[in-house]
Amino acid sequence: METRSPQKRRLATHQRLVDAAQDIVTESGFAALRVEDVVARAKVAKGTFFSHFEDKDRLMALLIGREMDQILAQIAQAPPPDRVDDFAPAIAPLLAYMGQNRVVFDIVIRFSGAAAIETTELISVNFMEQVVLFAQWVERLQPNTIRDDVDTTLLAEGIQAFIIQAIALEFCALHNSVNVEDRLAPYLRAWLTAPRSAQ
Amino acid sequence: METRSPQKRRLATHQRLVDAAQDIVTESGFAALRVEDVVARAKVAKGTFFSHFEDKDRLMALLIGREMDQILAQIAQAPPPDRVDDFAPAIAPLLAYMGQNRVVFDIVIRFSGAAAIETTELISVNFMEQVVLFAQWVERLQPNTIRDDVDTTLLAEGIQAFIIQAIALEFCALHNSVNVEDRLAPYLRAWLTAPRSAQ
DNA sequence: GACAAAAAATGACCGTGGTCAATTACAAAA
DNA sequence: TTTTGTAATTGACCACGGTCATTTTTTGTC
Repeated sequence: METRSPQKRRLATHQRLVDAAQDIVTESGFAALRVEDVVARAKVAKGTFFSHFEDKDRLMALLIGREMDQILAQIAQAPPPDRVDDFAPAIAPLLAYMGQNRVVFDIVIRFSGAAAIETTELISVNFMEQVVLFAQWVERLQPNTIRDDVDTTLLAEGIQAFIIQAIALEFCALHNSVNVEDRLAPYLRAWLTAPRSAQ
Repeated sequence: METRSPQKRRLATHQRLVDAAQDIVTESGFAALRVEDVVARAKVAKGTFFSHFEDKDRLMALLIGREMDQILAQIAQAPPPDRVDDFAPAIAPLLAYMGQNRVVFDIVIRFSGAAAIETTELISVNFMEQVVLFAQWVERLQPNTIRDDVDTTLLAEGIQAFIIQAIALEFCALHNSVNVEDRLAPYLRAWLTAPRSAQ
């Protein structure tokens, strides 16, 4: 399998496309992102766009993934939560970003586990990094504050499941009075502490 | 607000559109569903389609919702699970249907909580019925087999969160060797039993 | 039955994502 | 420098979802 490294010109074009797209999103939001506008701003033909990105969604996934990486990095370098009830606030910036917009949320869902093998999918990688971080948080508080009867990775993935759940409900007409963070909190409390045995 | 009941003709047209769509889906799957084909088969103009359905997604949501209703009804009339480990198998048919296809899953996600107020959205209603059913299952096994320290509705909604999680991972290249049911099981075990206290 | 008003249906038209055969720019070999 | 194979780009074109002014059908009233 022979793979040549791309020419400088190609890299420059790629950068121009990404920059143009980012500008449009910053100015008018994801919903207003049009391929034709992107190529016009980047001064390239439409076909060029699709030689750089499989489809429009991949470009959006790239922009969203970059942003999520930054947000996650900031979360990771902040002090870790000391109690279960501090988890939701700690995650809040990520929640806010992913739930800002239907379009963004859909892309996140679509690419979150999409192709965990491809390291080119930033969102997918980001989700795996989230799991690692959450698992660290969990281990740090085990076994006193957090249950230790379940694999930490499973606990971390469960947190992700509840994050998605909480954001999805955000778009539900019935629940939009409560904010995402508060909606997430009860799930995490139940999931992570598991106070009393049933049996 | 004056709302006239529709003419017979309109109802007939609606039915023809739905039937045509269902036929196409049955023959070629959701991914192959094209509005132009639907209207051709139903012998109506394109504009008529959009006077009956806000967009193509609503039609798909209708078809999917109908099917999910049938599946859920069958699940509901089967004997309820007696142990936590029987939950995933009991839910399996629903898992299989929602995870059959990317297109289906995306529609389900999009409309699951979409507008819980509108009773016209079958999927949304179906999800609420799922919660009711799961809550019944949970209550039946409390407090011996299932934890009773958490609101049953929250437990039921949590099950939904894990269902989504398990199906989403189904589309992930890394995990597609394990089947959905087996992927769901460990989450449910941890979520519902919560065997030992940490504190 | 003739007429008016409302409901239903029509199809030409548009916007936008995506394709691909043809063209141009580049880099290494001669 | 010229040649030549390949990478990169181009833009006319297509597919398909969705719109809306216009036309046809139905219904209620006299």
